[in-house]
Amino acid sequence: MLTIKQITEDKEGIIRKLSRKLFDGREAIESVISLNDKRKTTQTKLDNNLAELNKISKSIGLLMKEGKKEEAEAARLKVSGMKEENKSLELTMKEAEEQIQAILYTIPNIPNDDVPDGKSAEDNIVEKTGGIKVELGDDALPHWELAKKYDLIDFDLGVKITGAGFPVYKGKGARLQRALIDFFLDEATKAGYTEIMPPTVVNAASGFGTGQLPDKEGQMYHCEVDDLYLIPTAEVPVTNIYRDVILDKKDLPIKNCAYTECFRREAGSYGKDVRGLNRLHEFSKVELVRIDTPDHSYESLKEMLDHVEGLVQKLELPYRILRLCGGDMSFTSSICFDFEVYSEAQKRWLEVSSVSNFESYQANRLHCRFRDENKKIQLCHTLNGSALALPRIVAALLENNQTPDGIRIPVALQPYTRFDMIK
RNA sequence: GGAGAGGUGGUAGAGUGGUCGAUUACAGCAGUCUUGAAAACUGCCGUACGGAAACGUACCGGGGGUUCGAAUCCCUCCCUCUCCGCCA
Repeated sequence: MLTIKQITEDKEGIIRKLSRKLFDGREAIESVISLNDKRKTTQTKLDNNLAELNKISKSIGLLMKEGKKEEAEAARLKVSGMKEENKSLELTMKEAEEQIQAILYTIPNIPNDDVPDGKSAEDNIVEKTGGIKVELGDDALPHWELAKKYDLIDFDLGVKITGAGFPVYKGKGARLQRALIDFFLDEATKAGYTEIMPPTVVNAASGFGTGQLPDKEGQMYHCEVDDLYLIPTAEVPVTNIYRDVILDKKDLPIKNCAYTECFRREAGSYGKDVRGLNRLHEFSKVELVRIDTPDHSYESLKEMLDHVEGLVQKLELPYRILRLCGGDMSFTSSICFDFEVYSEAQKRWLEVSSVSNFESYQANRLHCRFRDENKKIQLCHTLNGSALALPRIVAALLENNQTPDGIRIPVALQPYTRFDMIK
């Protein structure tokens, strides 16, 4: 969330920037400022009262020690009236703080200046296009047909044992999954990321830390008996490693990567876009998470983008990079780039990665800070990006590489699959 | 699931009603000494909010209570550890 400092220091600027995210923040911002003023005056008053009270209490202690009982008794009486007032001041403080907090949760992150204006996905800017699209005949099959033909993925079996959106990978299909995970982790490790294997179930505090709660409660699977959540992305556990932590500047940037299963309820999204592997309730993903200083986080972002681009290139997939416009960006990101690969048989671009810089928005919620060279404590910047999400990569690989003789495996992946064709 | 122990500053570990925001040790930082390092010695060494600052206030797992005064007493919730049972 935004800090009160950010809001009070540049009220009009924040309101204007928020409007680029299609968020009318005037009312919220005004409320935060006035509630904060109220909080401050209340605190000053309360602090003074408490200081007075503490002083008297101390003097009572001393008087008792010296055996001056009557004087102590007199001081004691003096104090009783003040306590009522403090109670109500405390209540006012607490209410104001809670209200501020509640409002701050509803205000999205402000977009970076490099984010283009726009209302929806239509307005995203194609930053770059790469790779070579293949020409397939009219008889080209979509991946769900190919999966059946070569017995790679069984969607019906998934329905039987769990439900829709939980496919069962078999034989070379399963092997392909494992190969991709291994490939992505190896590439990340080579690029200097530390591999993490976190829990895939988290507590509510972690959900709040990265911002899934309270906004997107309905998107996560919730184990109510234990009040735990299945993670929608490794971002949640991996970023929460740094919750309530003060890092040292020399330890930054922190570069972590993690493979996990990801679980998403995807409530309310049904229809043609969800066919096959396009949208699942459980899928595999390798995620990059970075914690950095404000003055270096955009270099980190650039490195992450280059890394992800390298992956789709090695997989020989036609791709494009989108610079998301203000209206299409997520609640918490400051700037975001999507990677899409072209799925030849479906004639569609499929999103396979989303790389974002959250600047200090997430760090503020997480209380993730660092000590700079002057020993001053500042908020970190957090970044993350998929590298990569498997299902749509698999969809594109299967579709784009289909031949009359079977499905070709990209060279870079062959050491991992240990087969070069799916027949 | 049953029984017990415990949650204090980066770590270890004191502290059971009155200069305790907290003894001490270690780690860390700065300095003295040294050719340099180590050792030894000296000083510094939590966070948040308010304040221009001096300084004030809050925080000893969370919340509530008793009291003029709580890390210390009471209630409640949470968490961790150990043993037993069950189990990969």
